[in-house]
Amino acid sequence: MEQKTKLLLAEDDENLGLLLKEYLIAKGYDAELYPDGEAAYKGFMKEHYDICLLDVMMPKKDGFTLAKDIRIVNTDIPILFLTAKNMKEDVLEGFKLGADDYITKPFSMEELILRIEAILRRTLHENQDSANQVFTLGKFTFDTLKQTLSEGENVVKLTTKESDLLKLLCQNANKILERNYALKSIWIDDNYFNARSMDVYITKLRKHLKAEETVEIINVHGKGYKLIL
Amino acid sequence: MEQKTKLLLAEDDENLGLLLKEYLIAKGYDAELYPDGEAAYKGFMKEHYDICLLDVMMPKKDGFTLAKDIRIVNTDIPILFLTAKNMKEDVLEGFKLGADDYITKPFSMEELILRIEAILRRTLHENQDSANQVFTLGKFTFDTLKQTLSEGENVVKLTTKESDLLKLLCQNANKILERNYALKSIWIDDNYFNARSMDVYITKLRKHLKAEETVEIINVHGKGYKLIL
DNA sequence: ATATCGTGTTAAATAATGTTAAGTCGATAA
DNA sequence: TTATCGACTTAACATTATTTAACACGATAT
Repeated sequence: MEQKTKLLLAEDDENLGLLLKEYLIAKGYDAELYPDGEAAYKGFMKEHYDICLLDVMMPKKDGFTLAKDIRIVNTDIPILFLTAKNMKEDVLEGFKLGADDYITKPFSMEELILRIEAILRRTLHENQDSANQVFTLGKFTFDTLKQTLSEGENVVKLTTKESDLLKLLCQNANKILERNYALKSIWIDDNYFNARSMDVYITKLRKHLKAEETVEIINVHGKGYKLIL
Repeated sequence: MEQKTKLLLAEDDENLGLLLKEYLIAKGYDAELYPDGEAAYKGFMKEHYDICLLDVMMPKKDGFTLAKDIRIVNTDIPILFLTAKNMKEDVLEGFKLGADDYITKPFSMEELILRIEAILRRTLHENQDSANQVFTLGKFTFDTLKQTLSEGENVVKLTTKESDLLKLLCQNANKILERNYALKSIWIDDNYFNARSMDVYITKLRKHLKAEETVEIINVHGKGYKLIL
């Protein structure tokens, strides 16, 4: 079950604001609209948000000032500015404040969605990379750092190759992990013998995981493998 | 060996419609023009399309109603509205129906192309990420991710090609799945031998599904196959 | 009607993958 | 040093997926 992305929208033009809000909600975001910078700041301080869309020109508190205030309490949250014109200086100013992107009006809804998703992908990626990766595979827990597969008290130590391969599978869970990609990243060279070696490791991993029926490594003929969760 | 994007265009203004159609074809799309909402609906039900461009004001069936009807049978296909004026309320209404974008007349051809490509880029991404589709075929349940066809307790594993082909058939249920389209998307190349291979797989799928009489794969001579539900 | 083409079906051939065990190699401990 | 161990690779054989071939049948056009 996915958690909806919470989106703070600060826009004083009521028409545009409502339009954007409805569109973003229709697209599956949990969007909230604030009509000026101050209201937006209060809203930000009261609730958790995943990303901010700030109009630059707003009454009471402009977008840049708002961004500055937000950055004081949160250095990580992605900020995207909506600039009225193609004001290059303003854009530069925005980036200095730690903006992740900007979009100039008028823009298409599609373009906005694309940028939001691009930002989220980037930032989610960053968070995932630095975190010590632990995956949950049914009743098993797979720790990529310790190279262990545990089921409650029962801890099995995996070899380096087993762990590397399982990690790739986990990172591509429910998608195809292509043979060539896996071979190049783990075995460097994707020749026949390495491919056979990889097959042997698939067998080993299947044995390790066979106690959990909901988890399965299935072969996609001619393409690679899919880890089903 | 690119697969052309199939584009449904519903526009009652014949001048504009033909102009758009010709332009889109020149740009490499496989565009088909329908002069009113009813004709467009019939066209949609008969063939596979990748994206819909719907004029809002049309005789017989307006764009919103058409979108609503299309959404009943297909929740995923991208829809882009062509609105006559900047009617904010209409646009909002459109988004609630699951529109992906809108464009107000008059618009430039370049802008239209840009929006179409933006939508396709995003939706293609989504589809590849979580293509966890489950279809109900009479008493059978077909899981495209696990590649299984189950009837209660009884679970049959499908091979990759069986699953890929059945998935395409399901996505085009009750309409024609064109041979060339299927061949290009599964076998990449649509030569004679691959076509015969596909025939073999149609036979296999029919055997798998023969326990359910309400489900049937019928041949459309010279065109392709139709999965009847 | 009949020649031709597209399709249905089965079986054989080929290619990819599954599995087990033996072989290689380097690290480590006696 | 040499014996042993563990991780990985290579080999051998088993099984399965996919393609190709062969022949039967039905649709379409002349």
